[in-house]
Amino acid sequence: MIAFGNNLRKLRQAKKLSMEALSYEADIDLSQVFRIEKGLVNPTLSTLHAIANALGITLKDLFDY
Amino acid sequence: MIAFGNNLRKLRQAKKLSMEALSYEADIDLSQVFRIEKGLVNPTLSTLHAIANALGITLKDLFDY
DNA sequence: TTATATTTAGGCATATATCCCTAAACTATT
DNA sequence: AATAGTTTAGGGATATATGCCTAAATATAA
Repeated sequence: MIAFGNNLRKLRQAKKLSMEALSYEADIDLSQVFRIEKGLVNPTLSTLHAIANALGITLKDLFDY
Repeated sequence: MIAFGNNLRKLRQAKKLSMEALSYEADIDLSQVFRIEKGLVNPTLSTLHAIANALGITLKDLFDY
């Protein structure tokens, strides 16, 4: 989970998005984006899907790390 | 979620595994495997990870559909 | 420094993922 | 047909993901 969070942060920053911008695009709460990147929670598939969409990538690429 | 479930079923059957065998290998309850394949639930990352491991594939490949 | 933006943190409430159980329905196999 | 294996179904209990909130800490900009 922490590995995924680290990768997500990298992807997000590569797109020059703030957590808030990502949370808005993905329609996910900012606090949740933070928790996911920190590996504090165990996100659900729907959340992962929303994040991938917001980043403009596929779920497959979200896990390409 | 239903698309993922359909893909999972395909992958599981390709490995000649019963739901019970997969549930045992992944240490996930059989009822949960059923629900995931049917798209009745929104699985968590840890569950997805366990399933991928049990199938002998990466998370990335679990979403290659 | 001062102000602005971003990240980090945590509490509370609600929804639901997961486990554990039983049992029925369906599908081979003999 | 009868037996065994597999899938489908649902109920109850528990843990936790998520949303919403406030606020502090850190980073960036002016």
